[in-house]
Amino acid sequence: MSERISEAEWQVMEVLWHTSPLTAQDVAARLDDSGWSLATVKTLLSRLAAKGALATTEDGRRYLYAPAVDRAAVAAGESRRLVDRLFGGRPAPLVAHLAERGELSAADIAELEALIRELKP
Amino acid sequence: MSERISEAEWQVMEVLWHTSPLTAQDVAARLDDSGWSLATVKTLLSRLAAKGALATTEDGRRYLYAPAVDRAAVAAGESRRLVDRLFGGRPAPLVAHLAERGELSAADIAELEALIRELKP
DNA sequence: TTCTATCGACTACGTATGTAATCGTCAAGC
DNA sequence: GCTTGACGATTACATACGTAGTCGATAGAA
Repeated sequence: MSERISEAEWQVMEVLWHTSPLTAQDVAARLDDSGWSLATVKTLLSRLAAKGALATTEDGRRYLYAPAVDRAAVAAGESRRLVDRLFGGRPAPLVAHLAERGELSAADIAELEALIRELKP
Repeated sequence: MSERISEAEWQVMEVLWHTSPLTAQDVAARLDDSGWSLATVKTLLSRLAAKGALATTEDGRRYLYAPAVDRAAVAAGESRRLVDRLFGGRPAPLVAHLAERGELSAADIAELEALIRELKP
């Protein structure tokens, strides 16, 4: 476990976190807009399986792929890494940065506010 | 511009964002705990200069290195990428993840709260 | 003036990543 | 039965990254 998932691989994982299990064909079909060839998608699936991020079950002559890692856990780990690296572990500066660049919608702010209210007591 | 800065390179940039300009020796000295050889630090400095993240001025036979990119800008870009990739651009889930894993101190929460208060119209 | 320590430049090399082609095998259709 | 199309496995190859050694030039010490 705990192997990193690259950016291209992440897109493949997204498909399978959304719907699984799927065949390589199906995954590729759902990545239509990515511009990747089927071969590329297969390579990414293999690598993800090799690093334990995907589980495979045989279905006749092919595999069905399904996530073997929890999206939330991976996302949390990656978030943690970034916040540590960029902001010394403090998340507020990250939010401040996004805010400064007008990247936060009113809905985002409301969502954060609600979250903070929950966290406070 | 806009070349990515890798994780090892980031550590070098941190030194120079903190104090600059510095010679390669000085940078290496300040990265003492990294375990890198001087040669490694020099390689990282060269790569950073090549990708335009560092500016060099000649000082006799050696260079003085100084950041050529703004830390806040780079951090904002990286944050943006991560939040887009992991959370569809919404920062609240990121904060929620950190919170769930008990990664937020009371001070962090207070800081976020103050920030949100400011952001609200 | 000669030696030496140091500088940046160049080279090295293993692993990761993005992107894909090819190959051997087998199931299904004819 | 034979062919063909689809599988996963293997191989390919350029770029990036982490980590470092070597080399030619030169400034300074002796």
